[in-house]
Amino acid sequence: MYKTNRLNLAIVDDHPMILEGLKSLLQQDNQFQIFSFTKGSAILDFIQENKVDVVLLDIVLNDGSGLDFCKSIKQKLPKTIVIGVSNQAERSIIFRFLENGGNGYILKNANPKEITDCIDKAINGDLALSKEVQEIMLRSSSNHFELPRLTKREQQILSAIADGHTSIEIGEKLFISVITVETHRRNLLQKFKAKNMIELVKIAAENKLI
Amino acid sequence: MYKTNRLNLAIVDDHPMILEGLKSLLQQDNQFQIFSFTKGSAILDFIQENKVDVVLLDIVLNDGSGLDFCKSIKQKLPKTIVIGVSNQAERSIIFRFLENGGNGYILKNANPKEITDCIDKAINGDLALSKEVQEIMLRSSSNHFELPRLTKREQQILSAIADGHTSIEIGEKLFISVITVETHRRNLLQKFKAKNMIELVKIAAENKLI
DNA sequence: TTATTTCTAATGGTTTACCATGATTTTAAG
DNA sequence: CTTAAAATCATGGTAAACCATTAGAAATAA
Repeated sequence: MYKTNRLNLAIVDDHPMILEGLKSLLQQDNQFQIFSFTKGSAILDFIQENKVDVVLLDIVLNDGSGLDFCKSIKQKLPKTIVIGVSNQAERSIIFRFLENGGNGYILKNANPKEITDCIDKAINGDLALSKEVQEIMLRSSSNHFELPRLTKREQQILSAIADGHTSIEIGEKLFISVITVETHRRNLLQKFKAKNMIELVKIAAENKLI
Repeated sequence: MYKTNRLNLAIVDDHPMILEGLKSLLQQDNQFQIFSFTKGSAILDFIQENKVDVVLLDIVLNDGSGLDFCKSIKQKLPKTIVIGVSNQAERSIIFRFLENGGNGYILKNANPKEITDCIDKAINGDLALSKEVQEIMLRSSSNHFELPRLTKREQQILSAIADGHTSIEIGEKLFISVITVETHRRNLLQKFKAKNMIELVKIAAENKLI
C-alpha cells in the first residue's frame, strides 16, 4: 500500500483529549493527512467539498448519533471507510453501526497497536474490529433477540411516548391526527411484542433505541 | 511559579487514547515531566519510591475506583495534587471525589485550555473544576427537586409497574384488590406530580429509585 | 394511649390506551 | 414506471388507566 499521495483521514470526536490522542498516535505514521472535527455536521459539510479516505467516527456526539452520521457519509461517499470509535460496548449498537455501512468498530480502551492495525485492515477492505469488540460479537449471540426496525416516524413517536406524552399531545406536536398516533402506537406494540407502552419503553431503553 | 526542576506529573487512565492525548497536550508546555500509568495500583507503587507533584486520575479504572486511589494517594502524600478526570458527570461522584481529598475534577469532554487552566489552578492551591463540572455543581443544587418518600408498598408497586405489569396483574401478585393497586398508583402520580405512569417511571429511573 | 401514617377497599365517573380492520396518499426502491 | 413500504385517517368497540372522595383497619410513632 505505498502511495505518493497520503490518505486523508478525518477524526470526529467531541472529546478534545481523544482527538488529541488519536492525532498524536496517527501522525507518527505519516501515511495520513489528518483532519479533525468535533461535530458530526462538520464532517458532513467537509465531505461535500473534500475527498476523505478514512473517517474515525465517535458514536456518541453532542449533535447527533454516529450511527446516523455513518449512514449519511456512506450515502454521499460509499467508498469512504468509516470506523466507529466509542466507549459504547453494546452489542446492539455495534450491529446497528455495521448495518449502517460501518467498516469497523474500535472501543476507546483499545491500545495503539490495535487501533493502527484496525485502520490498516479496513483500508485493505476487511472488517476491522478491535479485540474486545470481537469478543462481544461472539459472546451472547444466543440470547440475541432480533430487534424490530423502526421507521423514522415510529422512532419519533416512541421517544415522545417515552417522555411521558399522551397520544393527544403527540398528535398536536407533530401536526397529525390522534388516530394516526394511535395507529403508530399499535404498530410499535406489535413490533416489540409488548403488552403496554411501559413495557415497550423498557425494552427500547434497554436496547438504547431511545 | 518558576522552578529549575520541572514538576512531576502522573497520568493514570486505562484508555490509551486519553493517555496519549493528555501526554501530547501537556508535553507542549515543558513545565512537566510526565509519567503515565494504566492501572491505579501502578501509581500507588510509583509514589512509594518517587516524588509526584500532580496526578491526573481517571475515576473509572479496571483495577478499582479512582475515588479509592485518590484517598490512598492523599494518605501517603497529602501534598500531592490529585485531579479527577472522567466521563462520570454525576454530582454525587464528584462530591465523593472531593471528599476523598481531590483538588479538582475535569470532564473528558473539556477542551485543552480548560485542562491546562485547571492544572495551573490546582497547583496554585485553588479548587480546579472544569466549566461543565461547575455547572453541574450549581445546577442541581438550586433546581434540586425534593424527591418524595415512598412507602414499602408504593416502592413495590412502582417497580412492578416499571416492569410493565398492569394493575390487575399486580393485584394478583401481591394478593390485594385491583382497587387498592389503583389507589397506590394515584398516590404515586400525585407524589411525583406526574401525569401518567410512563412519566413517573422515567423520573424514578432518572433518580435511581428503581 | 392517642395520633399519624400506611394499607386497604369502595363508588362512580372521565379519559386515554389498546384491539381489529380497512383504506388512501406519500415516499422510496427496484 | 411499477411495486412496496410508510404515513395518514377512519369506525367502532373493549380494557385499562386516571380522577375525586370517602373510609375502615392495621401498623407505627409520639
